[in-house]
Amino acid sequence: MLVERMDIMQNKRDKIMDAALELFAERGFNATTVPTIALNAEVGAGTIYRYFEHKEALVNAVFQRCVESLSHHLQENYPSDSGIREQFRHLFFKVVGFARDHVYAFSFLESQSNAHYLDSKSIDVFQEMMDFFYQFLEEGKKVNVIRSVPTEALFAIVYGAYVEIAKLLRKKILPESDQLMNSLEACCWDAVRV
Amino acid sequence: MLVERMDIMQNKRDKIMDAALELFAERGFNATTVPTIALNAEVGAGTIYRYFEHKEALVNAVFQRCVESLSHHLQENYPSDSGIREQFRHLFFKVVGFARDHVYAFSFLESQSNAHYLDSKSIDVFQEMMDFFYQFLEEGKKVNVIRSVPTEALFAIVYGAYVEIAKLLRKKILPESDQLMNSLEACCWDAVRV
Amino acid sequence: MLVERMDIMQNKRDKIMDAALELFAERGFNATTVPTIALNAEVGAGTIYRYFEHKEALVNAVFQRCVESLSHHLQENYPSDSGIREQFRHLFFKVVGFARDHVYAFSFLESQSNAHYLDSKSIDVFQEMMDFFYQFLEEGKKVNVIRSVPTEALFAIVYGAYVEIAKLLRKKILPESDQLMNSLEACCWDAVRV
Amino acid sequence: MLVERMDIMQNKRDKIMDAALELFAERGFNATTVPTIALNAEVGAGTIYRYFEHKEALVNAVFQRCVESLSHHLQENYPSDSGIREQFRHLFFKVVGFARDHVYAFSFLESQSNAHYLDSKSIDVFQEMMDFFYQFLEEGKKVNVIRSVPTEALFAIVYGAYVEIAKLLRKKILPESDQLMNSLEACCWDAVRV
DNA sequence: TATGAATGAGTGTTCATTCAT
DNA sequence: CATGAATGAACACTCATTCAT
Repeated sequence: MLVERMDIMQNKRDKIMDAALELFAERGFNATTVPTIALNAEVGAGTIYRYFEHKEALVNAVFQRCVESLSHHLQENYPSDSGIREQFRHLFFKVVGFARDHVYAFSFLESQSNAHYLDSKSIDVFQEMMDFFYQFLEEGKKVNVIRSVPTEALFAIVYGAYVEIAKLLRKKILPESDQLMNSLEACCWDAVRV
Repeated sequence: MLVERMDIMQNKRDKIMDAALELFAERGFNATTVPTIALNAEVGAGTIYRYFEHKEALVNAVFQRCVESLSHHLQENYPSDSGIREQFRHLFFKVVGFARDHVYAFSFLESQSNAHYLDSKSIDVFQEMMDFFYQFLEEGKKVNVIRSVPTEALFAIVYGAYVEIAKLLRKKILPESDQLMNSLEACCWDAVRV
Repeated sequence: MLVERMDIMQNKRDKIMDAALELFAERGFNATTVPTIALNAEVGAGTIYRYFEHKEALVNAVFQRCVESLSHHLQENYPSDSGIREQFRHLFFKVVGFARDHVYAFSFLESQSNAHYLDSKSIDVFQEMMDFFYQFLEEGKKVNVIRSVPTEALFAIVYGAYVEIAKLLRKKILPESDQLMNSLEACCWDAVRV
Repeated sequence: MLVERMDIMQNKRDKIMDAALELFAERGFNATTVPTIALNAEVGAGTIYRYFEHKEALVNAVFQRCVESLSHHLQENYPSDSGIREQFRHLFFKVVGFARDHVYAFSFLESQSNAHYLDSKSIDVFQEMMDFFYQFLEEGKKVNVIRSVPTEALFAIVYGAYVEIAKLLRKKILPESDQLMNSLEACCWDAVRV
């Protein structure tokens, strides 16, 4: 009974976060009104405030959920024992796959990750995810497989490329064919390999 | 006299757009109020509405001016007679130089180019700029110097990289040293060359 | 069993009224939320509505209980057989004692007795308490011990004085020493005696 | 022209404060909504925020204006050269006259002077007015005309009496006849004189 | 033409009240 | 009978836009 109640509440919390994510991704934080979120979540406006202290708390919760989701995705089946090349391929396809399967989440992440309303928790969580990439790139440099350029710059190049590729896939400007994806992965790899 | 009047008006229009650009770049469209723009432009709030139908018209005018400015910048001293490799280098350094010299303009472009309030004219103007890149990439593919991947994808990869690199330079996370810039340019080139 | 149930209910009703009184006295009617009352009364928010039709009904019930409590206090050990002077002294010390022993009740009474949300029952009950004073004052006038001034005016003077004195005692600006209390009682008496 | 504009603005500011005073006096701070004030002031809701930072700033401005008005009233034609008895009479009639002529102001003062939203300026201004009374009472004690009781207590007694008398006059329960006023003044005086 | 005071629709948020459990 | 999650009307406050000067 208690468990049931908690399930229902978790459910409602999720519905609010899902509705908020979709709207934030499509229109941005400021252009999304709380009543609109409530409407999309099929919930009273006041209900949102039972689950989140304010709109900012909500956007941070949504952001953190997105980052953590992407983070777990990246680490799932991560080929720790393979070489750098194989790991790079893994990361590329995981990012692209995430962007395909979680359209709103990725689109939200890509547009909001510099927003001024992100709290320190959000920034930490995002940094943690980046650290995963950074470590990978540094490891690659150490074994002389990835070129000796500041890690931030290497990350910027591949992350920027990922983001723009994801946009094209989302807009169906590019088909998600295996062949094309392999080519794009090769492009990105060639940008950083020695 | 008429000419003088038009000069004064042009002047005021420019002051408004300059003030708006700075504020939009720093705080975003929604967080920038019209009275604040008026204050920074040293005009009355009502005056803005003599030059722009509404706030959206203003942001679109600002956006288009930024894109056109970047566009002209790219074409300035364009080495039409050199090879693809040299042209690529030119574009890279023009983008990076523009981002350095027009901090607000680039930062505004990079954050607003997906915004909901952009009208078709803005999207067209942006597309035109992209077309310049597209033509270049297609030319490169024709002469077998750039790899045979859909142009949109190639552009996405280098444009995404440029944007992220520019961010790092603006935030002074990376120094703008010749050596580093050359390395980064090489990275981008390696991503697209055959 | 029925009796037990009624006891439990009376208990809950009292707990709600006690919690409400404390909060109303400290923060006022409008600044006190029903959920807060529920929390302090250790009942569910909905439970309050089983005992009181709405918040206004609750505040009126609390008000009436306070007035009745003060009323009974005044009449307790009332020296019916003594003279006017002695009776006046009794009333003064009863009011001051009540203010000391029932801080919340008095403080609530003193701040809410003009409030808009008091219903006719509350006003009647308050009037009844005043009538007790009025009768006393009229008796005093009849025997030529209290000066011949409209009763309402005499009551206004001493009641106003009581209220302000009680405030000072509550705020510990004045000590509740016997000597001082006797002086103050004398002041009040001198205001109305012939 | 500029002067005219300032007059108009002062006018509007006054209209807002007048409307607010009336509503605050009748229903209290919390029960008075900003839209209602705007309606009564015949002004748009947003206009209020051109003149006052928030509702609290407005209530403080209103409070301070009331206190200063009463303060000036008390000191007007103050018989500095007469004796304590005459000065007491002056103060009594000034307070009663003020309460008659500025019904809302006095009624607002009497109900709000302990409110938690008063800022330090308001409290200072109120204290200053009280100091005027305090000095008078202390002077009276020094010359052995007013009884030797803590000044706060003496003030409490006469102030409480004034407040309640003013209420009765406002509600027309008492007529404001010269004879009655003289009697009431005598009551108050008898409460504090030696 | 230029202004900025005025506006009121719209925002985020609160809370008295209801009702399914 | 008791609950507290859910609600939505109402609040304080903001700001794009208008219009008298």
